[in-house]
Amino acid sequence: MALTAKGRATRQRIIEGAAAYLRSDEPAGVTLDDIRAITGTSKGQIFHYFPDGKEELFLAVARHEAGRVLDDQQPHLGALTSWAAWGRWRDSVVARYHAQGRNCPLGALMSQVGNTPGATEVVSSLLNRWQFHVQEGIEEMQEAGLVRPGVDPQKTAAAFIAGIQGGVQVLRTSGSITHLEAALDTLIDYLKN
Amino acid sequence: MALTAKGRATRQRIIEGAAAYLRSDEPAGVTLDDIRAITGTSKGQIFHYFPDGKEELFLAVARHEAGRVLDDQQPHLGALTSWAAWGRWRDSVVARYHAQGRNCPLGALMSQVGNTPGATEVVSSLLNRWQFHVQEGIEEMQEAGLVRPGVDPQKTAAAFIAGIQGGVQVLRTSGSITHLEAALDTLIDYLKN
DNA sequence: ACCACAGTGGACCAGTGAGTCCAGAAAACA
DNA sequence: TGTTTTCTGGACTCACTGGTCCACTGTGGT
Repeated sequence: MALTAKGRATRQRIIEGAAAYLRSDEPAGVTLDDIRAITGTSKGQIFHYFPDGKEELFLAVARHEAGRVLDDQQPHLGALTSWAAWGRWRDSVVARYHAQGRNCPLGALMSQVGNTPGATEVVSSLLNRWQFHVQEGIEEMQEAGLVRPGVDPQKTAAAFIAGIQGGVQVLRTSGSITHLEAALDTLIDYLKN
Repeated sequence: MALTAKGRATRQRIIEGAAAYLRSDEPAGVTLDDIRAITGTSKGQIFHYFPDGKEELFLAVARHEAGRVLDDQQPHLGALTSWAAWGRWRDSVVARYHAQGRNCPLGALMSQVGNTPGATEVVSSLLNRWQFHVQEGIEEMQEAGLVRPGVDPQKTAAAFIAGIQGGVQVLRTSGSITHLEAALDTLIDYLKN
């Protein structure tokens, strides 16, 4: 499929329009027709740019959103080299999900597209990169003598990822952000002790 | 709606059949017709026992499954009064979800029924009870002098819930149970330190 | 025995949503 | 300018699914 400049623009418009839609208001089911209406496109265009239909489109949107997740945590996530930096990172995560509220674009995508290999790959890749940043942060803190050597960086980073994911999930279902805060605060406290 | 013994049995058969179906194999979308076929019932019966249709039925199944979640952790969850008890509880949680694998009946239900008030109520109620048991365990350990007084029982219990939820979610998408283990181990370690 | 009501089966309906198809407009390119 | 390819619009098909309806059967009470 050779794309001209116009074609690329349209394709991008579809992805970003769909992403914005998911971010603003997460209906139970997102249909191709919703996306078509919102992005001002036609059925023909959607299937022209995403020949495999819904799954391919949703996966593209998911990749787009996955990129944002880590970007929104920068530059803090990439430089967890002091307790102050950890605090700023913690705040940025809380702020991000507080702003997002109950609408979780990635979550919505996942529940639509199901457990296809492509979908799990997108999420796994995101979680891996995320965890790796945290792990690096812990290791740097250890090297600086700010975290005791007994802490297992990889395992603790995994606990962070789990805590954040669970906190976000509780936020999605109950609307309360306290669990996310509790998870982050408790684990940072664990590092400090 | 007055139910005879036969009626009650049929209703229960529908709920348990649906629950078993979700537990054994979690398809992307569960239809009423699937449930009808599996439970050997007819459309008429389903709407006779669940006049509000799909949502009412799924909510009933969700409540049924939510009950199992805590039951499966007993008696450990109810008596977190020693480090050995905490270890047994940790193992029972890991074993339960390891056995369940990627199929999360409650998760499947939630992604189908969406964010209706009834659905959030079922999950919130489950999470609250769960968290309360953990909080009680922490408080008892503090009273026994086994956990330092500086630990905030409520907040730490919330972190446990978040960590478990996130660990299960990672298990669902990636198939790996390490995050769940990491979350539990790290938080228990936090209590011990 | 009778009757009222619960239980059961399944045909049927209507809305919906993914995906197809093709005709025509707009670019790219020679 | 002509032609080939990409882009766009929208009508249409087709399958599926939740839900309705109603006739028929079983059962418990009097």
